[in-house]
Amino acid sequence: MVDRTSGVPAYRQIADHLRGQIESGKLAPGSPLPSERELVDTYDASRPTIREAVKLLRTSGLVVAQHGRGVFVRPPSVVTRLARTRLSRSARAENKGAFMGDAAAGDFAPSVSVRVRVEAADERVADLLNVEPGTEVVVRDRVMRANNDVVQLAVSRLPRDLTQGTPIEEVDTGSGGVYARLEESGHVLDRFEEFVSARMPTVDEQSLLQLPEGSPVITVTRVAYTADRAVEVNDMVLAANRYELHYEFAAT
Amino acid sequence: MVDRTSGVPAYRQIADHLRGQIESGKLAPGSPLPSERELVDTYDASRPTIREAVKLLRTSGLVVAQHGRGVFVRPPSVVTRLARTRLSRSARAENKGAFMGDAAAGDFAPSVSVRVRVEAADERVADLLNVEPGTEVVVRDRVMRANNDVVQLAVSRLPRDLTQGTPIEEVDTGSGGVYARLEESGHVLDRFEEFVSARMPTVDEQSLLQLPEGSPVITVTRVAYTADRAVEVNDMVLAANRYELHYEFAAT
DNA sequence: GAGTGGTCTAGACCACCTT
DNA sequence: AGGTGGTCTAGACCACTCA
Repeated sequence: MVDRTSGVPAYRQIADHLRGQIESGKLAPGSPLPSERELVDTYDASRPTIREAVKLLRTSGLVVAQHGRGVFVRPPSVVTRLARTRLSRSARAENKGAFMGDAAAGDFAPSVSVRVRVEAADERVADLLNVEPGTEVVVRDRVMRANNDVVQLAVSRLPRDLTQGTPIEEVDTGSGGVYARLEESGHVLDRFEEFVSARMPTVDEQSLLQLPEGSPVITVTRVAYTADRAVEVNDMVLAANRYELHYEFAAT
Repeated sequence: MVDRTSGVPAYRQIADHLRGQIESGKLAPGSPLPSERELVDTYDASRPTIREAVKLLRTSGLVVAQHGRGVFVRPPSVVTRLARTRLSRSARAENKGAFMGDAAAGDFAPSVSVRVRVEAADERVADLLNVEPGTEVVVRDRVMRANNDVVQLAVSRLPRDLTQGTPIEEVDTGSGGVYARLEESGHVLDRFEEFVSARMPTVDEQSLLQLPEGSPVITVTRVAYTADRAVEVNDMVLAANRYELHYEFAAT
């Protein structure tokens, strides 16, 4: 089963063989791999070697281990597409926020946990909002869930002079979310900027988003502007295996 | 050094401790970690345990191992920002293509290798281009380098009826690149769509892009449209640690 | 209680890099 | 030659899950 003369490490050959079985469908999504002890027999390798092979499959996100139960072929993840139209006024009309609108478009049961606090703007936030460092900002720290799985983290920061006395400083901002409340108080949104990149998750993000080891996150920093000024910085972290962002723009 | 009664696995405690030293700057970027044998002594653990700790840091991208040399703290990377304005007609006027425009904006020495071939559209490409599967498409396979480092891979596909007899089927498309040639032959671009996600690189991508272990890539699929039809599908792969995408759009 | 994955040990040999 | 990381073995005990 394993060619010891090829120069390719045994754990790699075993991982490749298992990967082949998964990709060919011999091991169906959701089904368990043979137990590590069984694999020790079939490949005639030690258990650490088998574990290293399985670990490779785990870090590449192909399988998920469950302590005491087994190692299972990960079902392909559903990709949610985020289009910028989610930020349109019409989309706000019916929903509490952009995320709830996404949920209405897909078909998952959404829920959001929010914590609100006030802090001083650090250098980066101050720069993006074009205020002095140290200016008071309202921070809305959100955890978004779809069918009880955490799929998105978001931290919004708004200069406090815009939010004082509005529901933006409350946990529940009401229908249409933060953007609707801003526009009601006269701060009509003019445009958005988004900065998109990707990186490996922190340890906290990995456990919160239930990411397999070695699975990256997409980072989006959105800055909302009125005609006059920047009014919000929103730092979002998305599980890359579950999201695709969609942008559309005219050729000029 | 390691608390065996805390319930936290030793390899995790060791990894956390090393991570702390890196983040606090005690282990500077580019400097080597103590060798695995030294770590065995300092933490009083077996070598496999030490290796597991180091592996955790590697898969999270904090350090890079070099066989025979040591394990090194990964230096932070320089970020290039890609804005959609790079696709404007005015930006095309002076440059050979979008990538050369980016280079002019930053200050790196750019070079591009191109291979051109003709193939039949697969299902996905046919769907995006709104043609029948099997339709002949011109494929432009590009490797972009900045200061001799490969930083971006791109594969463009265009229906062949648009390109026959034009420099688009040549390696050198001339000033302004593919988009300029399309517009010259009457196919005036109307809008672009971009689909952005991220994933771990394939083995080939990892070696081509010289990615450290555990470093993700950003994927961008851009579809270019005239008023009538889709004219190009461009699949790009970018090193996530070197790129940030910038989008801007009006609130509506 | 039996089976599963999770952690850990104390070695061994190899391939690679530097001096 | 001597140090580095890469691979591998043959065990051991623990924590978790399920019948």
